[in-house]
Amino acid sequence: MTPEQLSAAVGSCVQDAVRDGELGVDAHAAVPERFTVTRPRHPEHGDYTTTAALQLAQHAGRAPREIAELLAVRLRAVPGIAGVDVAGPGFVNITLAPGEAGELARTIVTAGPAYGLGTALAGVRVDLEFISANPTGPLHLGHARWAAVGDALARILTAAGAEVTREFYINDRGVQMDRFGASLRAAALGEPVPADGYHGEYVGEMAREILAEDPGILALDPGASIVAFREEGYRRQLANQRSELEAFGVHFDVWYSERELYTSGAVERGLARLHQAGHVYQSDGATWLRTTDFGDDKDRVLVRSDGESTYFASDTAYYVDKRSRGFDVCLYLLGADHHGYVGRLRAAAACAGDDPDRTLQVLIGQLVSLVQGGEPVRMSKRAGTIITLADLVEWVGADAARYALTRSSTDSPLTLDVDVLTARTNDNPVYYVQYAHARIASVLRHAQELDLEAGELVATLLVHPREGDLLRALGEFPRVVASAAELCEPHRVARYLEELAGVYHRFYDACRVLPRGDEPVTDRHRARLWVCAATRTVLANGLGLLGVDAPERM
RNA sequence: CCCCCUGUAGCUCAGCUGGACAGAGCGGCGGACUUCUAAUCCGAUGGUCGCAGGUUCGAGUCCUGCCAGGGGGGCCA
Repeated sequence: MTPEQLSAAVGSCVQDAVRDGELGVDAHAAVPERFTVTRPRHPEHGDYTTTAALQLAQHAGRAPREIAELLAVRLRAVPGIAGVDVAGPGFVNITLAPGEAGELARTIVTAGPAYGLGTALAGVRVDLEFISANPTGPLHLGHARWAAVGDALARILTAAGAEVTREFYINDRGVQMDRFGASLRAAALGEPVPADGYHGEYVGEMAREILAEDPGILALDPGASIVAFREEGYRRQLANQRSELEAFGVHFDVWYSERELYTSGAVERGLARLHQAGHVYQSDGATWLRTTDFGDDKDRVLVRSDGESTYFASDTAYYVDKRSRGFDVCLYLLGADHHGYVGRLRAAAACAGDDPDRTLQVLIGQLVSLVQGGEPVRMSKRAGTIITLADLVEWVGADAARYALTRSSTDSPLTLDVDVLTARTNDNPVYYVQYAHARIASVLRHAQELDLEAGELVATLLVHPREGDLLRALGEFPRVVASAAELCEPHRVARYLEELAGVYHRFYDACRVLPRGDEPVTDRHRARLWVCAATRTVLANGLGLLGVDAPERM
C-alpha cells in the first residue's frame, strides 16, 4: 500500500463518516477529500500518521479524540491496515499489515523509470525561461546556478505531467552590444578598452581570434568596424555559451533573440494589444504603460522620447508573444538583482488582459558567491575576475557542480567553496548519494554472478526495522516529486535523495543481502534483492531529475 | 523612504506548505573493515529556532512590530 492509497483510504473513511452523520459535521460542509498521511518521527507512532481528526474538529461538533476513535474504527476495516491507534490530542497512527509495505518494492521495480511520475500538471504547457545572459561574455557562476536549477526544474515539472519548453532569451539588442563591439575593436587595436566596456581577458583573446580570421576588419571605418566586431563577437559568444551549457547537460528548446522580437513584428503586436486594452498613453514625448492600474508603484516607459524602445517594451512584448505561442504558464527564473522586474511584469501581464496569478510565475533566486582560501572571490563580468561555468565544470565535474547548485533552496544565498569543491572530498553530498547507487549496482552484479535472480517476492519477510525504514522512504518519492513541482523547489529532490541514501546505507549495514559462502539462497535474500533493486530505481530516477549521473561503479 | 530574501547545533544548510520530545552533513570526541564497495556505519556531544507580542487545541512554520545582514527601486542595461 502506497502513501497515496492510504491517503485516499483515510479520505473515503472521512467521507463515509460524514455521510453517516457520525462526526457532527454538516453533510454539505466543505470537507477535504484527501488527508495527507505523514511519516511519524518515532517508530512507536506507527508507519503513518494522519491529523485528519484534528483538522475536522475545527468545524465538527465533537472533540478531536472522539473523531479520531470513529475514524480508527473505520480504518481498521481497511484491507492492508494491521492496526490503528489514537494518540495525543487526536493523532491517528496507522500500522500496515506485514507485507503491505514490502509490496512497494514490486511496484517500484515494475514501474522502473516511471516510478515517481505524476499527473498533477497534465496538459499544462509551461514556458520556462532561465539564464538569458547577454551574449557579451562567458556564462559565470550565477548563470551556473540557474542552469542547474532551471534544467532540474524543467525535468521535475515534466515528471509532474507538464509540457515544458526550456527557453533562453538572448539580449542581443541595445547599447551593451555596442560596448562589446567597441571593446573588441579596441583590444584588437591594442588600445585601452573604454571605461564602460568589457575588460575580461576573454575580450582580448576573442579580438585576436577575430582579427586572425578577418585581418581586413580593422580597415573598415570605425563605425562599421565596431559593428563587424560586435556581430562576430556575438556569434562566437553565443556559440560558446551554447556549448558550455551542453557540456553541463542543459539543452534549450528555444533560443529567442530580442532582435527577432522586433524584426518579426512581435513588439508591434504586443504594443497594439496593450493599446487596444487601453492602458497606453503619451506623455512628455514618450509612450507609457499605465502599470499603476495593476499595483505597480509607478507607470513605465515603453518608447522613450528619442524613439528607442525600452527593455520593458521588449519584456512585455516577449510575454505577450509567449502567450500567443500557446503557453499556459510563463515561468521566469531571475536573480535577486532583478526582483524589481516582478511588479511591473505582473502589471504588464494584467494590462495584456491576463491574470498574472495564473499565467505568470517568477522565481527569484539569491546570488551565488565564491570563496577560496577563506577569501571571497569577486566575480564581475566587466572587471574580468570571473569564474565561469566552464571553469566550474572543469574543476569539479558537471555532476558535483550541478548537485551543489541544486541542493539548496534558491531563497538562500549560496556560497561555494572552491577548496572544498576542488578537493573532491566527501564533503560533497553528491558522492554520498551516488555511492549508494554504485553500492547497490555492485550488489546486483554479484547477485547476477551467483545466478541469483530476484525471483518471487515474499513481501512478508521484510520485517526488519531497517527494511521498514527503507520501504517507507521509497514510498515518499512520488510525493517528493509532486511537491517539488508544485512549489518549484528542485532542492527537495536532492534532500530526499540524501535521506534515502542514508536510510539505504543503514539498511545495508544491518541487513545482509546476498548469501555468505555456501549459505543456501532463501526467500529473505530474494526479498532483500527486490528492495535493493527498488532503491536503485528510485536513486536513479531522482538523480535523473537533477541531471546528475547515477554511476554503476565508483 | 519603499520592496524582496535571509537569520535554526562550532560551520554549511534542511525542516514534508500548522502537528507528537527540533534534523542532516561537515568539523571535533570515542568505536566498527578475515563477510555483498569503510566514498560506509554505530555511539556520545552539541540549539532560549534573531527579539517581542498575536492568532489556536498546537507555531521553527501563519500575522504585526522591532534588530541584524544581503539585494533591489532609473526615459540604465
